[in-house]
Amino acid sequence: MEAMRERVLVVDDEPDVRMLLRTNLRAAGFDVLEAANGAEGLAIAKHELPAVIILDLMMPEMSGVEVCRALRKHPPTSRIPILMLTAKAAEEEKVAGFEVGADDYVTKPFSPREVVLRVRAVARRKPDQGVSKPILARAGLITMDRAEMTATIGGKKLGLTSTEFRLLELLVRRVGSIQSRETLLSEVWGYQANLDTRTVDTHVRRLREKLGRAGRLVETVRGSGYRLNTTEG
Amino acid sequence: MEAMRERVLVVDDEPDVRMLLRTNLRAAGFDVLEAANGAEGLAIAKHELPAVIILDLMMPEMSGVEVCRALRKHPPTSRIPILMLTAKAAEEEKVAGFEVGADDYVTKPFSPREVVLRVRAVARRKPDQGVSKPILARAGLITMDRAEMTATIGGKKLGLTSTEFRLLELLVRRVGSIQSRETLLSEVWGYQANLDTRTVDTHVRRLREKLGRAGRLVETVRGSGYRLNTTEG
DNA sequence: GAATTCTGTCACGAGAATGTCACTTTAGGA
DNA sequence: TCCTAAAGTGACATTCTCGTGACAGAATTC
Repeated sequence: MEAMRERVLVVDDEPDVRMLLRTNLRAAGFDVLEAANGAEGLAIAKHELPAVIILDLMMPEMSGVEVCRALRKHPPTSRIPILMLTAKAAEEEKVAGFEVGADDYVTKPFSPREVVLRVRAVARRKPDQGVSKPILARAGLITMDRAEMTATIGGKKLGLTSTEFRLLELLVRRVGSIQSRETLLSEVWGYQANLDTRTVDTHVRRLREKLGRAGRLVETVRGSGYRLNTTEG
Repeated sequence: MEAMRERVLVVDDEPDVRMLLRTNLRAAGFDVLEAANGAEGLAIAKHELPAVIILDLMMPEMSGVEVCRALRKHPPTSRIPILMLTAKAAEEEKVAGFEVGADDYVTKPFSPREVVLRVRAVARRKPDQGVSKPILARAGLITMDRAEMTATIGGKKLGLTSTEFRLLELLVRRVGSIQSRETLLSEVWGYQANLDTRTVDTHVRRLREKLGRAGRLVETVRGSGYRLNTTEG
């Protein structure tokens, strides 16, 4: 029968832009949701959990950056890929957008074909960090489930706090490679968290405690950072 | 197996519009009920519990928004999918409609084919939130019956208010996964309900009270939201 | 209309999560 | 072996978060 179509949410205050995107995205096989302002977009995003969100940076009242930040803040919407539309290719805007977590950029005026291509590219990335379907990542005996925010080891639930969960999640997702304290700070705590790097140490310690014997899997790489190993020793 | 024809209620004060929809919906295999004004529509809806309601936004005396609000308010009719007909594509109207819980929109003048497609789409969504056939969902010992708006635990009826029922219903339907306060607000209270997120806490508290010992099943996930567990502890 | 129930908000307090610091221990080069 | 910088550890202050009871307005019921 019919393949399930991926849903794309377009948030832009200009009807013309919405129409242009709507027709092109539909032609490309997407289901299109629309919102005319930031607040509405946010509400629909939370409610519908689209596969991709196209977000205009410049909107009255609630800017794209604000919407983006709000989306990134909480779980169900925090991993939805976001494509930003910017009026001008101002480098500042780009930076501002990336800082709050946009995944890609298109500057107005854009060619519809280009947008469709980028949406596809960004949507394809999804399997890595799926939203609707809970993702199970594994590192040795550790399993993570973002939807439930539970981590298990050997089938046993760990009572992690949200920070600990995000920390372990990042380490799991990048098993085997060293993560510097700076990287961990910016990825786990957020872009503008101005924290002491030693804070990471404390959380690693608490995490190790809760991991019990498996705490040894979190290896300290002197002078560089931390790394999660699959095998002990 | 003979498929039962689904009934669609058309509420519109213009006879022409009713006729147009009637013929097209019948041709598409639906049984059509009709009402010429809001009050009559409301009465028929309650009595007949159609699968879908098509509602004209602009009607003398009782507007579509009022009818919608009234329908949404109480159980047997509260989950019937509603398709709104709007005279103009005014953004304000759209928002007003979504706020009271319409499921989809068609702007006049419309193509009958489009309306039929949307009715099908909206009706198809039903299994998720069945109306005519009572759905029994279970989480541990809890059973929910939407048609009667009763929840039982261990065979014992709970005297839940409608808000409490919808809250529990959502948690039951998504057992095990965390629901943020924002999600709960938008799904239980409706689209743009502009409420304090702490309101959720209060209702969770009241729900837990009525659940008695099973109240423990409603777990608080600090910093994230609430989650219904199947097993205690 | 009066009484009752339902709802949303608030303020308070307990407890949890978090970030920082001072102190101790360890790794690894000289 | 010794020395120093880096990392581990425990304690603490602060900030958040959530549970709770009270209350006022709205909606329902009688």
